[in-house]
Amino acid sequence: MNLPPLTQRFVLHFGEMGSRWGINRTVGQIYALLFVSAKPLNADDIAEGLAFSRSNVSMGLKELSSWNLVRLHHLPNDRREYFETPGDVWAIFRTLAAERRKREIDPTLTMLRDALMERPALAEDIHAQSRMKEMHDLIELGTSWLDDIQKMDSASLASLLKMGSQVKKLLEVKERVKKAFKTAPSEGTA
Amino acid sequence: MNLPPLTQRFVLHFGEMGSRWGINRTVGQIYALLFVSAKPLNADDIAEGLAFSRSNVSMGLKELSSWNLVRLHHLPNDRREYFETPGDVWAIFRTLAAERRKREIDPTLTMLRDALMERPALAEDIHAQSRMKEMHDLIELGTSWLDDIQKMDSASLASLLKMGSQVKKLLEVKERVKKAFKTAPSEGTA
DNA sequence: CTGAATTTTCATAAAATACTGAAAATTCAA
DNA sequence: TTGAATTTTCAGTATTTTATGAAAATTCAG
Repeated sequence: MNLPPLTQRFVLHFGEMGSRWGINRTVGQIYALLFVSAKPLNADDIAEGLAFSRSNVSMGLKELSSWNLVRLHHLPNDRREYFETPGDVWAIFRTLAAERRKREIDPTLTMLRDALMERPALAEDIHAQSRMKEMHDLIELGTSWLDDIQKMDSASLASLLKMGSQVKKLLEVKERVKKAFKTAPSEGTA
Repeated sequence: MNLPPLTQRFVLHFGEMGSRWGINRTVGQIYALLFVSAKPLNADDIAEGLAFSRSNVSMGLKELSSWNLVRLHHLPNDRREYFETPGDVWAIFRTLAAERRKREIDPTLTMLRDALMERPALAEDIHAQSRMKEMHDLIELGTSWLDDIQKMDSASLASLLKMGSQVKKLLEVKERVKKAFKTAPSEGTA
């Protein structure tokens, strides 16, 4: 591996974190390299930069494509394929959230929904089902929130996150105002 | 494995999803079994219910403990340890978020902060560093939001999620009101 | 204390996953 | 078409992870 020092650190870190993120070292490093690269890279660039076999890079890129995390480019008078990661980190975040949801949440939601349609016979299963309902409702709420979030542009998302729990107060104010208007327009200060 | 049908489906699903969640089958199944169980279970109950070796269960419980996902109980006149998962699914969610953050995000944040302190020599690293800055800021925003969220009680969290992107509108209204008051109290309707 | 009950550790076997080089497939300029 | 350039696949090997039984350690009633 022969990369500029900072780039190398970043790449190695992503490789090591890979296992915690549920991706393998190769894929993590390829992604990291593409992420910090100023220009798109072809598979040979990557194989050389990371000292991986060409076939390993091919597999890694395939994996990243399946996650929609890389984009394909063609340069004039060059048959090779060049890869890059989208520039907008918010877009990347959204993609990641959507893909993880598809793979890691939706199957569970489906399983839970199926399980909730049953009429359990045993007492144990009756309790189990009520627990599944709790989990189902929580996940459903979380995913519908994610759906909402997905539609927002980056700037709005940023301000939403910046607000954090202050939203709660805002919400309370809104409720109070609404109530005040409904009952008696002049009593909104109680 | 000899479990009631619904429970079994749930347990098997969690085992299979395990690999996608970054935990192994054993751990996933143990957690699932504890989650739907009406009462705390001891290690032998679990080993029998899931047909795992006793030592495997021990390892799995240790792993779950390190994630703060199980609680320990003692029954009168019984030396064995009984395990259960907290009942409040929101609390579970918070625990999970906190732990994942600690293991999967914080190390990256640290690495990025370190990298941002450097003064890169090469042009490539200068660009790389600016990309790292973008990633850093995004992650920082996300984690500070999570911090905020962690402090909220379940009911508030639920209403926050239910609002979803509506918050955006609320935010706009607030901005408009604020502006109106600052400049000219009578011109708030422009 | 003693020793039976219980839990944990650990070396190793088994299984799953990752990586490679070689070969096959694809693409496209000429 | 042909064939050189490029990408993909795949069988086999290497590595990592998971699961087990046996043994060690811990706990506590008597």
